[in-house]
Amino acid sequence: MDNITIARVLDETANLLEIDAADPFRIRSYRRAAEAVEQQTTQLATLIAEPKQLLAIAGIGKGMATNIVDIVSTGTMPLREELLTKYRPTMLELLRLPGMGPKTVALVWSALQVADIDALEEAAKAGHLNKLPRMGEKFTAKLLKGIEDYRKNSSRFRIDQAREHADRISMLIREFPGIEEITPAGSLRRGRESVGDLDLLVTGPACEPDVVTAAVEHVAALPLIDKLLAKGQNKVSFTLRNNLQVDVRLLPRASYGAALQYFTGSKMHNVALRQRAIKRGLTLNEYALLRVEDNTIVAAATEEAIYRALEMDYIPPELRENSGELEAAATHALPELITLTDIRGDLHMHTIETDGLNSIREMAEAAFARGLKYIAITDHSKNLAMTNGMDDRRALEHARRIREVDGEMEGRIRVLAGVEVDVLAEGELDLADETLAEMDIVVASVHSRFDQPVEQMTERILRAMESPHVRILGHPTGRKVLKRDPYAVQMNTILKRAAELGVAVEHNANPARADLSDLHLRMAKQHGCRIVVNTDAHSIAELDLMRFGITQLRRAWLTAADVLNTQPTAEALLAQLRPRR
DNA sequence: GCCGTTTTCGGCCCGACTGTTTTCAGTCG
Repeated sequence: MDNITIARVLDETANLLEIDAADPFRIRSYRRAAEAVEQQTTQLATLIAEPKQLLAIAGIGKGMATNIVDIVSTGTMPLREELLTKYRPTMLELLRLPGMGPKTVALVWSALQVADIDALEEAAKAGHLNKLPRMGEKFTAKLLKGIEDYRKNSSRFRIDQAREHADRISMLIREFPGIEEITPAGSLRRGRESVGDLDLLVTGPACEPDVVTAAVEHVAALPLIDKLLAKGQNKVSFTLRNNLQVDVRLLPRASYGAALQYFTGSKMHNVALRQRAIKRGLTLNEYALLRVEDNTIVAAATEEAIYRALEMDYIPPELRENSGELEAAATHALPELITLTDIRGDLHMHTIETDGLNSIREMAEAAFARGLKYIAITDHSKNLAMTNGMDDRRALEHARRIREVDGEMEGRIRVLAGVEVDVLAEGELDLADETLAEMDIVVASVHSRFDQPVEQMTERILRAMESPHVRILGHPTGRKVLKRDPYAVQMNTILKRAAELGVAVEHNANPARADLSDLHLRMAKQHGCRIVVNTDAHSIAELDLMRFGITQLRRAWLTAADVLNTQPTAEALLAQLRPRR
């Protein structure tokens, strides 16, 4: 059983406890434990023989350790089973509907025996809900709408798509005079791979309290709004036609830092931060950090000032998950996180030779314009017929042309010859050893991966890495961000072997193909893997996706020293890779 | 249920918005 599953059982139990109106602090313990379990890089299932090790995890105490052991060995835990005799498992789904919290779910259950969405919809349409306290016409209408939306689309959005929407909306808001700054907050600012909704913080003279109404009206009238959800003093919430929810907050300059801190989250980070404030006789809210005794403002305009006043170094948004960053910031132990400008090369990209849109020369010029010192052209091999993959003869000819272009670039940028070789069903590669021996960079990638059980897929990857020509393991998991990760349990095995063999593990910077999560990246670092971040660009424009890759590296606490393609030159990089034989 | 630079008991983050509230509970982030 993987950690995600354990975490889900704990979180479900928390939800059931909430419906049961249990002690809120006990509920929080279960939530905190679920989060902690999800962030572990070791599989807890392997630790149940040694429950003492579980106690080392912050947020896991004696009781929770017992729960985890129970979950791993039986798939559930006594408390959860007990609660499920009182309530129905389908009630957990009701919590996902807007306006339906634990109290309301408990109420419709006790009053109407409603336990699932279909029954709730029926009750709402029949007018039964209106007889219950605090549930009038408006509530029912909103609920029915919510049910409809939930059935239509309850998914999250990929970071690059969310970023695009954020940019578009920001442009429209900026047209209003007196708007100076717009910053996306929330999980987009923290660089999560997917975001549930968009938080935009806006400031400038037009956002001062006495005049903000006009700016609020401007936002509430944006042409791209599909449904206006709420409009308050300084807040507007709406959805776009694709169902993405957007919350815009207009805030005075003086408290912008406090607001940015507050709305960036994460929730757990903020809770821990406020506890720290209280210990120092301070209180933190979205307007300011205040001294409790006389309500004087200690810091408010910038995030830096707030963290400083709490005796901490500034914490980059990507680290704000309450997973050790507060302690590190307090002891000046935060790592110097990698930045986009640290990246000197990109070792995986395609051209018109196979399924790319640009020529070798165009890719080289574009990479040069982006400040890169070296790239590798790695077109597909023959097994990927749909991409017009190259056979041995073409691959060698292509390598020759790549070296020609390398010469034409006259040292402005190094262009390395490579290939993205396909890993076949038994783990063998689809090009000859003699061909691969001619390449500077061989990226071995498993495509078509879901026709085998995970264990066999892992074997296949391990076999492929044994080839002495393979220098980079390309998109190792093939995981789709918005779907589940089938390799959760296998990744440690793969990464460990890669580290032993000196094969670099690729993090694919393209969010559409991103396959290593920040958790995987942390695992890779722990195992001592060589890590590279590549765009796998199929066009010039896709070279810009590197910034999303960097964000994930930062979330994994990686520094420039942890990543190979920060090496200043192609030669320095090649010397760090597994030697060619 | 967890936890300790006010420690092994007694705390545990903060505020806005909504609906139907004649003073506030519930939800949300």
